[in-house]
Amino acid sequence: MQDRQTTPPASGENLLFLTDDQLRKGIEAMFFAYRGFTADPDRILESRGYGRAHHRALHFIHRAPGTTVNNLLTILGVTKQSLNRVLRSLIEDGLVVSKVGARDRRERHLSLTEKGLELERALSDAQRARMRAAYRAAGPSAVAGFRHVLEAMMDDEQLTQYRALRESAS
Amino acid sequence: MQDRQTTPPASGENLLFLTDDQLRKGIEAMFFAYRGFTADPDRILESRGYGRAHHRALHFIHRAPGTTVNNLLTILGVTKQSLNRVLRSLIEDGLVVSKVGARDRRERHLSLTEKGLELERALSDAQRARMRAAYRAAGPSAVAGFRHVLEAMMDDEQLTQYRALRESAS
DNA sequence: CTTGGAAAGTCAACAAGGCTGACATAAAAT
DNA sequence: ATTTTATGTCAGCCTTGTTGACTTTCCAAG
Repeated sequence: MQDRQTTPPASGENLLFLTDDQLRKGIEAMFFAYRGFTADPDRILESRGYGRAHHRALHFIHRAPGTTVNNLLTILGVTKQSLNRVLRSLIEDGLVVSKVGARDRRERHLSLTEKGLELERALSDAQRARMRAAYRAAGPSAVAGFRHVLEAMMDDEQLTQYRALRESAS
Repeated sequence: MQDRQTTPPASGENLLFLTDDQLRKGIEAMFFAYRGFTADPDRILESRGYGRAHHRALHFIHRAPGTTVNNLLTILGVTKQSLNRVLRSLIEDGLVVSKVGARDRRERHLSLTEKGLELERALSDAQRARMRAAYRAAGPSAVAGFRHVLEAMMDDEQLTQYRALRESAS
């Protein structure tokens, strides 16, 4: 785990992108970029008295309408108590509906109301606008590289979840 | 802000990477990748009773030894009270030293002790290892694209800070 | 020289949103 | 009939954000 500054030209070719300095720049880029990534939705959420946790719930309910609580739990990687607190407020405020399952009546199937769709749309529009601007500025091949590195950065478990979502995409 | 599914071939060339679906995939990739990005340090931190806030402080103090509290505040984008709590515990535990400024005695200049360097090293080794694996898997041109998109995703302010850090690099 | 900000930092108290543990209920599975 | 599963709830803790009030220090205008 320690080839720190002992990483000269390495082999004969271009491995300069693996120097500690390059890696550190990547780490810091992730840190600052993630702030930008969440900045716009955060502003909208704050104005309505919600937080990032609500955004995440809305996003994934929107992505998979009718999903169960357990499903959401797995994707979000939080405890049910934590998720429940968020869901309760969204349901009380009429953004999310919870329907008892038809086949298995222990399950609750979650979906967005008109009002929930509205907020989800506002949030994702803002986030997509920022992403679109970044993509446009960087160009298609940069975008492919971006996605490639991000996928390689995920845990196996996360990658599986990410891929599962991709399949169910529109 | 609304060219949602009304985004056909657009102009004559490849703008498919700007479809809402592609953008959504990018958004979800950021979400899952960030989890992977922080997973390894988080484990180390938890075992020592610290959190992400401590990691961020250690990282940037390491990057700019002798920096002031105010400097750190600007970079981290939190309130001084929030940072202070974290700094206090790091100082009490002997990972960070705070020296009254020579020129301006209102300022505190922060630096890492041997013990602080040790933890910072453990954290950044873990994070770099993950980043190195991702970079290696994706290859140099993907890495360039990755960095390009991340920079385009930052706010101007964040980009300025990020660039300032790059200049002061080794 | 003094006095009145302004700047840097500290302390106290609150909120959001993670967490664990214990427990309740209903439904499904065995 | 019993056990397991899915969900929800209460209580309480921790981290890390917030605001407000306060001290110490510096500097500049009178």
